[in-house]
Amino acid sequence: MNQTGHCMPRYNPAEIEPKWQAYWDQNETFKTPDLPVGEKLYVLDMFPYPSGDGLHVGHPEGYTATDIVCRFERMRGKSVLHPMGFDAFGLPAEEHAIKTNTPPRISTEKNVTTFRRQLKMLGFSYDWHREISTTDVDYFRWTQWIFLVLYDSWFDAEQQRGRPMDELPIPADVQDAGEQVVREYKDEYRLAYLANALVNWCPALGTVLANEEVRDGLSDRGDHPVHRIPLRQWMLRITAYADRLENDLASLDWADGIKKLQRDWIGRSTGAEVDFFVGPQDAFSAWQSKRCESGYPRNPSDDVLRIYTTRPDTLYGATYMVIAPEHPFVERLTTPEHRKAVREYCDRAAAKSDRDRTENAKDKTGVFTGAFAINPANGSPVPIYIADYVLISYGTGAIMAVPAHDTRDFEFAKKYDIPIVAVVDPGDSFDGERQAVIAGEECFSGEGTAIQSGEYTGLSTSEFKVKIAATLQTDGQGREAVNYKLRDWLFSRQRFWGEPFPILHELDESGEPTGVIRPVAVEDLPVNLPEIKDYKPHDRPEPPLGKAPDEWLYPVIDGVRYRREINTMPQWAGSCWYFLRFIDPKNDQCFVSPEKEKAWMPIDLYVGGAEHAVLHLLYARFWHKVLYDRGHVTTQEPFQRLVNQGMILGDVEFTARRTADGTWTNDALQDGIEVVPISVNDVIKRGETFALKEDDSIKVESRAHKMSKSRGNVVNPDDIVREYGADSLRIYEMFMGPLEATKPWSMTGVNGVRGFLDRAWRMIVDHSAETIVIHEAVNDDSLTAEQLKILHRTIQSVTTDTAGMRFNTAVARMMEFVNFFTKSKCRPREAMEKFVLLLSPYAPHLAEELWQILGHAETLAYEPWPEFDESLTRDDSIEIAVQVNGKLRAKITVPADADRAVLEDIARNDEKLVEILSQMNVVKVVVVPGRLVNFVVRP
RNA sequence: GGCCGAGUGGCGGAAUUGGCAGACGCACAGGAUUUAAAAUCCUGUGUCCAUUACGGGCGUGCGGGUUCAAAUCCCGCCUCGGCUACCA
Repeated sequence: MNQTGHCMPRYNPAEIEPKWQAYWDQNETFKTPDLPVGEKLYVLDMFPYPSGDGLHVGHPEGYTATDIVCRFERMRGKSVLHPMGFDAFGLPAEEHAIKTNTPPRISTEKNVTTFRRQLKMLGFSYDWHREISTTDVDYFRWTQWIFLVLYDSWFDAEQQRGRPMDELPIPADVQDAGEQVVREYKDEYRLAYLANALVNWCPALGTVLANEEVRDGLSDRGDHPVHRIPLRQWMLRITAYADRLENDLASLDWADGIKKLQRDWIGRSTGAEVDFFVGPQDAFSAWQSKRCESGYPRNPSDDVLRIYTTRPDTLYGATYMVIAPEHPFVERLTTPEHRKAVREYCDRAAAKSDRDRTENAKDKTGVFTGAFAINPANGSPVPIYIADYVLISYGTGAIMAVPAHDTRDFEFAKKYDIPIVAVVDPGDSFDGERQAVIAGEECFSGEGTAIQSGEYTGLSTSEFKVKIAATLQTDGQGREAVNYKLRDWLFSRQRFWGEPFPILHELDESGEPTGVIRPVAVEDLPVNLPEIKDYKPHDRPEPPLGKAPDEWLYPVIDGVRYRREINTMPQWAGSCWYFLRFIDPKNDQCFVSPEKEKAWMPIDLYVGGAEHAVLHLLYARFWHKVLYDRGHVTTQEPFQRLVNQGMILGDVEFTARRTADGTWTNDALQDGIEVVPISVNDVIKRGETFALKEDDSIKVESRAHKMSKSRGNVVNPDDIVREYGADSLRIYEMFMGPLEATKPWSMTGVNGVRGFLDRAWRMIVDHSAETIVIHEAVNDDSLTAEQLKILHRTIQSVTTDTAGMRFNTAVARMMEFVNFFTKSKCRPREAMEKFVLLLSPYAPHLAEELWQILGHAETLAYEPWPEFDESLTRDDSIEIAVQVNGKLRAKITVPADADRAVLEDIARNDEKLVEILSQMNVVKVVVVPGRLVNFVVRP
C-alpha cells in the first residue's frame, strides 16, 4: 500500500498531500468536459491579484468553501465547472518595474507561479487546463475586442438597451451639417467615449495618482503637491444602464446587504432641472416669454445657470446659488472686483482631492462671484457663490441653495450671513422646534406643507413637486430629471501595465491629431504592449506608452499616419468578463463559443470578499448587459448567486497602557503613555472586561485586528501547511465559524482540527502496526441499531449542512461521528467507507488515502454521495422537558410519537410533578409533541 | 454624519417555526498510561448558593414589553466592527 516502501503508521499529511495532488494532476481527475454532461454547476471564486506576498489565509477561506461545494456536487452527479486564474495587471507590478527597470511581465509571472503552487498545495479541485491570466495576450485580445463592442454601441433609452452604432438615428440637421458633425454626434452616444476628466497629477512624481494615493493635497508617497487637472480620458457610459443595473438586482440570489450597497452606490434620485436667468434683471421677463415659446432647451444657453434639485418645492426659499469651482461659468460670471478672490479660491480647491474636500465637511467655505441670478419663482435676484461643497461631477455642478431646508446650505448661509427663508412648515407632529423652523432659525429638511410660496402655499411637498414640475415644463424653464450618484466610469489610466486600447488617432501632415478616431480592426487584434526602455514616469502628464518605439506608436494604414492611444485600461477591465473566458479559454475564433456559453452560464455560485461588493460586481454586470444586448451572451446577469466570505482577523491580542516610567495606568492615550502587548497568561477576566493579573485595577484591552504586515500578525498558509497539513488548514477555516462572519484566527484552533484528523486516521488505520494496515476494529460485521442511527444522522447532517454552506456545523457532526466510533470496538467497514466519502470534500487528501487503504483502486472524487434513510435517524423514545410556569422541573422519557394526551398524562404522573401539582391549581397545560409539556399553575 | 452587520462560558462558536441555552472544538483541571516527558485515552468544566444526597437561584450587551414560554418577536438605549462620506 505504501508506495514509498517505508513505514508510515501515523497520519502524515506532508507525505500523502503531495501524493494525491500528483495523482489528480496525472489522471486529470478534475478536467471538465467542454459541455456539461447532465446537470451543470458553475462555481466561481473571485480570482486573486498575484501579489508578491503570496497567498494569505483569507484567500483559502472562500476557495475552500467553493471547493467543498464542487467536490460534494460532483459526487452528487453534477457536471461542475470550477476554474481559477489570475487578475494579473496592476500597480504593484508596475511599481516594481519602475524600481528595478525590469518588465512587469517578469515579476508578474513569478508571482503567478507562487500563487499556482500555493493553490495546488491546498488541494483545490480546479480544472487547471482552463487557467487564464488577464495579462495573457490571448486573453486581453478579447478584452480589447469587448472594448470595441462598447465603442460600437449606443444606448437606446426608449428601448432600454444597447444597440450597434449603425442603428443610431441621425437627425436630418446633423446629417446635413457634414461628416464631422455626424461623427461628433455619434461620439456623443457611444458607450465608450472621450471626455475631459479631472485627474490627480503630481508633477514631482511625474505621474497621475489614484484618489486613494492622495491625502491633504499631497501624494501618499513623498508628500508632493498634487493638482487636479483635466485630461482627455476614456469614459464608459455605465450611467445609461443605471436603471437596469438597479432593477435587475431583484432577480438575483444575493444577500440583501450587498444589493442595498449597489442600490445606494447607483444612488438614483428624482427631481427637477431648473434654469436660472443670469442676465440683467430688466431682461428677465423678456427671457421668460422667449422660453415660453422655445421650450426647455436640451443644452443650457449662456444666459442661464442650470441647476438640479430633488426639492423643486423649495424654489421660493432659494436665497442664493452655488456653482462648483470647476464650473465652466466661473470665469464669465465673476465680476472684476471679485476676480482675485475667486481665482485664489479655485486654485486652492484644485489642489484638494474630492476626499479632502469632504473630510473637512463641517467647515463650509466659499467665495462670492459678484453675480446674481433671478429666482424664476418670484423674480428676485439671488447672489451666486462658488463653493467646494458643490461637486462639478454631480448633477449640473450648480445648485439653488435653500438654507432653511438643507443642512449644508444652512451652514453656509449662517457663515456668510445670507437670508434664510422658510418655505416648508414641518407641521404639528414635528419633533423639533416648529416655530424656529418657520422663523428660519432652524433647518428642516423633511417634507411638510408649503408656506411663503405664492400660489403654491398650502400644498404638501409631494403635490407641490408634481405641480411645479409641470409649470416649469410649460414655461420652458425646467423639467423633471433623474440623477445618479453613479458616474460614468473613468476607464483610462496613465500606466504601462494594463491592456492597451485598440484605438488609433489620425494625424495630419504636421503630425497633429485631426480628431478622427479609428478603432483597430478586429482581425488586427491583439494590440500587444510594446517593449519600452524604462518605466519611469515622464515629467509630463503622459502615460509611459508615450515612450514606445515609433514602429508601435505611429502605424500607417492606407497611407494615413496614426498615433496609438497610449492610455491603458484599468485593472477592473480584465475581471469584467473572465468568467466567460473560463468556459472556453483556448478559443481563438471568438471570446467564448455561443454553444458553450449557453450551456454553462450563468454562474450558479460566486464567492469572494465583500470589498468587491460594489465596483467589480457593478462593472462586470454592466459589461455583461452590453454583451447581452449585442447578442454575445444569453443571460442578462452573470452571477446568479453571490456569497461574501467574512474577513479573517489576526490572533486575539491583549494590550494595556503604561506611562513612560513603566507604571500601569488606565488613563487615556496621550503623550508619555504607550500601549503595550500583554501575554494571555498575565490576564484575568474581571467582570465585563479583562484586567492585569498583577494589578486587576488595570484594564486590559482584548481585540483581534485585521492582518497586516505592519502589525506583524499575518498568517502564511505555507507555514500552516508545513506544520499541520492542507487538510487541517481547510477544515480549520471552515470550522472557525459561519462563512460570512468576520472571525479571528487561532493557532490552537488549527491544532485542534489536526487532532480530529489524527483521530479519524486512527479510527481506520492501526497506528501501532509497523506498516499501514487497517485497524483490527474495522470489519465486515453489520451495523448495530445504534451505529446505524449515528451513521444515518451523520450523513443527513453533513449533507444538509454542506448543501446549505453551513460548513462549521457539518465538521462538528463529523467530529461526533469519530468520537462515537473511536470508542466502539467494532467499526463496520460500511460505516467507515461512508464516513470517508462524507469527509472527502473537506479533507480530500486524507479521504483519498483512507479510501485507498480501505481497498479501492480509483479516486473517490466521483463516488456517489452517501444516502441517508430518514426513518433510521429517528429515536423510538425521546427525552422531553416538563415545565411548570415555564421553568424546567423534570425530564421524562416518552415514545417519540406520543400524542398530546399521552404526554400530559406521563408528565402529570412524574414523581416530582405530582408533588408540585398537588399544591397548585393547574390553569392551563401547553403540550408541544416532541418538545415539552408546560403546566401553568396558580397557588 | 449615514448605511449595514454583530454582541451567547476563559476563547471560537451551536441552538428548525419562539419550545430543555451552551452542540462541536480550543483552553483549563483531575485521573490512567509512562522511569519521565510528549503523544494517547478517560472524567470534569456557564455562574453563584448549598453540598448529605436530591438540589436551588441567576444567566444569551443594557432597560422595558408581548407570550404559558424569548438568545430568537416588538420598543428604547449602549458597545464593537465594516462600508461610505457635502450627491443638492
